[in-house]
Amino acid sequence: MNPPLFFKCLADDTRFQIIMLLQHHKELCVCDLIEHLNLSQPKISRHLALLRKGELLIDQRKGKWVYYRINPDLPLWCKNTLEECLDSNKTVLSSLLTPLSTQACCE
Amino acid sequence: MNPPLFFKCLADDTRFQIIMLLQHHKELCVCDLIEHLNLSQPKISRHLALLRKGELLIDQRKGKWVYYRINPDLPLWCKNTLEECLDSNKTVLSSLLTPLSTQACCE
DNA sequence: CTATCATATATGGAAAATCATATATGATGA
DNA sequence: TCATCATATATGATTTTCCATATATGATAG
Repeated sequence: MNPPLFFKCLADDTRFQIIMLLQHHKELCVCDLIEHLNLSQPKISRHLALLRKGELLIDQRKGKWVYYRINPDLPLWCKNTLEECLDSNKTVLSSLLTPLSTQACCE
Repeated sequence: MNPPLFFKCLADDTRFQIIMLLQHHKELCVCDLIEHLNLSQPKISRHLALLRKGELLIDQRKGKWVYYRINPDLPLWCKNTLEECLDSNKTVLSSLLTPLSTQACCE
């Protein structure tokens, strides 16, 4: 994993929020992300493609929905960076959780 | 410290190399960086300005030379991220050290 | 002391490259 | 068919880079 490339994936608000959400929820489908972040589907899809290409995320289709997770094969230093960052910036995450933590957009 | 902004500072090869060098050497002047990285002076100066603006670096003039250091007041999670990253990517650093580890460009 | 020069560094402006977003379209599964 | 998700294209915004020039300091000459 090339460090500047890894950091570039985290250097955008939308992508950083996606990562924080997936760090907390372990797994979310695209429509979950759309609702949590309140952004357009193509916009999120583009950022997901970038994170996939950077190998920060992996995707898995389950029927109609595509689920994303943090790549479990990330180098340890990357995982540690994400965890350290999440622990120290919980306010970012909590502002994303409030709107619809109770309901899912799909089941 | 806003995480995406912090990561953006590290999301460029030149800036990442500058940070790795300063993480290792503690303090370097601009001409040291020019020689280590073998890049033009205005290019390095521009990236240094960006890192200063992002508060990753602080500068200190000593006579004719300007010395840069990692900002000692960075939040802990930022310092830890830098350290973790340096420890796990020593090959990046060592490729920058070989050319002129013995001589300084200024005294 | 003052003028001049050399060196180190920063910055303005412009061109080139990269990135983010929106719109439209395509593909896949139910 | 409809719903979900991805991708292609166009466009505007931002970033990076280079060149030229400006500023700051130190040294030297007069």
